[in-house]
Parts: sequence; C-alpha cells; structure tokens
Amino acid sequence: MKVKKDSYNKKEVSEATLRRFPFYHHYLKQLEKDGIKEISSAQIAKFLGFNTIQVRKDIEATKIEGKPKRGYNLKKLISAIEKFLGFYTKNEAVLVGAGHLGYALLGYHGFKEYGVDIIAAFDNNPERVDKFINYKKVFSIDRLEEIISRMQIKIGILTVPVSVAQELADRMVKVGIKAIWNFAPVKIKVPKDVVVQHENLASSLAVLSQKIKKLK
Amino acid sequence: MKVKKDSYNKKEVSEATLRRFPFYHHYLKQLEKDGIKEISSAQIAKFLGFNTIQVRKDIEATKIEGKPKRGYNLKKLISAIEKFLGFYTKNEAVLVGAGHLGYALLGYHGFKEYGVDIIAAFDNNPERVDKFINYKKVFSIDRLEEIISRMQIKIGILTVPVSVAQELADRMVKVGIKAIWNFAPVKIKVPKDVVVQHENLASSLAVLSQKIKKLK
DNA sequence: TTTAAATAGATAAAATTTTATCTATAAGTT
DNA sequence: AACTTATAGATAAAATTTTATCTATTTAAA
Repeated sequence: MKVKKDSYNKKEVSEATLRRFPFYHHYLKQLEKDGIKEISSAQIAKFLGFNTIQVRKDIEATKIEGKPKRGYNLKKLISAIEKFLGFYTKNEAVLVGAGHLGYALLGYHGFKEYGVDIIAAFDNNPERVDKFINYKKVFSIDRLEEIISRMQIKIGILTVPVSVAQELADRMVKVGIKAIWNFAPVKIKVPKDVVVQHENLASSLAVLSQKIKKLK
Repeated sequence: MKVKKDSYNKKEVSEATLRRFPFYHHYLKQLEKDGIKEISSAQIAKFLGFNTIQVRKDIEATKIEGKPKRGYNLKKLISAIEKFLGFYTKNEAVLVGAGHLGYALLGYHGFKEYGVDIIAAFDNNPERVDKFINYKKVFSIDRLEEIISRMQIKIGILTVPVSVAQELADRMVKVGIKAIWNFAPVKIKVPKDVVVQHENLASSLAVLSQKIKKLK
C-alpha cells in the first residue's frame, strides 16, 4: 500500500530548487497578465533556459498536479509557489547599516512579498539618524538593543563594514535575533540556534571571474 | 606510471568551492597581519565553520603543497588563492544603472582585487549624468554603445529595473559585451557566447525565508 | 632513538542534485 | 473509435559534491 506524503512528512527541497522558484514566479506572473490559463513545464524551461525535467521536479515540490497534454493550471501554480516561498507569512526585520547598500535594500520591494517586513533601520552616522528612508525610520545604533528586544524582532539584515559586522551580529543575537542576512564580506559566527545567510559579493565575483577566464 | 596533472589538464573547480575561496582569503590575510607563517586546513575550517576535509579539498585545487603536522605556508597559500581568483588579471567593466544599488557597487573596493575595474557608469537620470561616483564618471545611457565599443569593454554590470534589464543587456551584447553580472530580478537571455551571472536577491530571500520557517 | 600526534594527500563512500528513461493519460487528429 | 502526440508523474541512472577513511610523513615529545 502506498502512503501519501503529507505536510509533516514532506521532503526537503534543495536550496538550488528554492533559488529557481523566484524566476518561475516572475515569469508566471507575466503570463497571468497576458491572460494565459495553463502552462507546461516544457514551456517554462524553454523560456527561462532551464532543463525541462528540472522544472518538472521543482514543481513537484509544491505538490500541485498538472494534466498531460495541458500542463499546470497557472493560478494554482502561482499560488502554490507563493505559499512555498512564504508570501503569506509575515516576518518583521531590522536593517543595520543604512549606507548605500542598506539604502538600496530599504528601497527593495521584494521583501514584503517574501514575508519580510523591515520595520526599522539603524546607523551610527548622525546625518542618517532620525531620517526616513522609504518610510522606514533610521535609529541611532545605540538604540539597537532597546528596539529589537521591545519589538521582539527576530531577523536582522546586516549591511555594515567588515570591521564591525561580528560585533553587531553579537549585539543582535544577544537581544533575541534568530536569523541574520549578512552582506558584509566576512563569515560571522553565531550560536547554533541562529541562522545566518551570507550574501557575499566577493564570492559571486569569484565565480564571474572564472566564467570570464573560460571565455578566453 | 602516474602522470601529473598540469595546467592544460587541470580539473574544473566547483562553483561552491570557488565561493568559499574569498572567505579563506579574507581570514588568511588577517593571519598574515598577525605575523602567522603557517596554517592548517583544520584551523581554517574551525575558524570559519567549514568542514575540515572540504577545506583541504578546496586547497588542493590551488595545487600548492602543505606539510604534515605544519599545514600550509601562509604566504604561498594566499598567493595561490589570489592567482586562482584572478587577482592578477585585469578586466575592465562598465556599470549600467547608477541608482542606490549601482552606487553601492561603485563604492565597493572588492572589484579591483578580483581583477574587475569599473571604468564608467551609465544612467538615464539627468541628475546623475556627468557626476562622478567614487571617481567614476556617470555617462548618459545614450552613450552606452559608443563608449563600450570604443573602449572595447567586455563586462557589464547591470543594476537597472526589471523593465529595462533585457533591453539594456541586448544593447550591451550588440556592441561586444561578453559577460553580464545581472542584479535585476529577472532572468535575462543572451547569445551562447556570452555569460550571465544572476545575482538575485529574491532567490536569497527565498532561501532565508525557508531557513526562518525551519526555526519555528 | 623511539613513540606519539597532527595533518596532508589519496582513495572511497555517501549524499545530493541533475538528467534520462519509462509509463500512463488526457487531448487532439485521422 | 482508433491513433498520435504532448506531457505529467514515477523510476532510474549519471554526475557532482560532500564527507569519511586510510596511508604516509613530518614534527615534537618522551
């Protein structure tokens, strides 16, 4: 007898798969605007330049069903992906370091869709403190502990120079932050119950350089 | 008889490995400042939180040799990594889209180390045109073709809104760009002889969201 | 001088991810 | 109604990446 997998028994999806979903999502939203009702994995793969089977496998992870010769119902597929990506959950976050990169992130509209809502920013530059960036107030870094703990924020986005990244990560963790998205080009260390995601431009640049090398 | 691998026979290194190198590099440079002369893979792994064997395997890719009970010569290891990462090559690039993200990238000092030298930026906002950002001049987007082809630039960094990303990529490719680092959250399409590296915040955010979900 | 410990290097195993193949089925076509 | 085709879904194979184990060697300590 075959046992159906259910929610508490669901398979982990790979990071690679997860990273492809936003591309699918963006494309599918376009199709929706054009009034398309159904879409096959083959079409998605062709348009985005992915492997067909890979796309099909990725979609499998959302548990929705398609029909032979027709593909998937577009609306269902979109909402399955959105559910998967956490569009319907809500997580409040703070951003530490309101320099140019921080500024760019404060202006990024993708966050809310993904369930991440930046409610405040911190900076140590007096010229930035008490200003608003994209409707988000920049507080003095001195108030970091106070605000994070009072608001019970669990996510911190770190866009500060390398020299102070670890120190600020520590300060955040001490007052309850459980997830850090680190843009400083250094690996920061945190306790086991805290997750860190490193966003390292240098790493990407290393990959790009290698690709360029191969061109020659 | 065992044949030694040599340069034209060298094994490809994985992207994951490549992405770890900048972390090693940064740590090793720190050690160098502290006057350390030798370092073992175990120490690197412990400090950075990687797997020991993985670090050893990664270092293998640089072809340098270490000594049992001592580890690797620090200076040799650093320069092997630098060579590997392309620190000693030079590639000129242009940046298209001098908004906040572009601005942040223009101020990023990592590029030059990695052999990427941004020589000019383009934007369509008259307020930005003809200004200098971090000693780099911002030109009108109208002059994109002229400057790229005249300077024979091969690398383009794309920090524009989704709506114009493909169009600008096409324009760059038409005048000879062979590598595009795309920060717009959409997959752009290019001819086969052009490489694109997508830097998609949404993808990272998807991964982060998932990690946060698991915490609960 | 002998022994023990640390560690690189090599080989092997395990895990993961990607790609291919096979099967069933729905929809269109003859 | 039978046949053909496209495609989902399932299974299997291949490739890649990570992790483990084994061996040899260098250094330091007994």
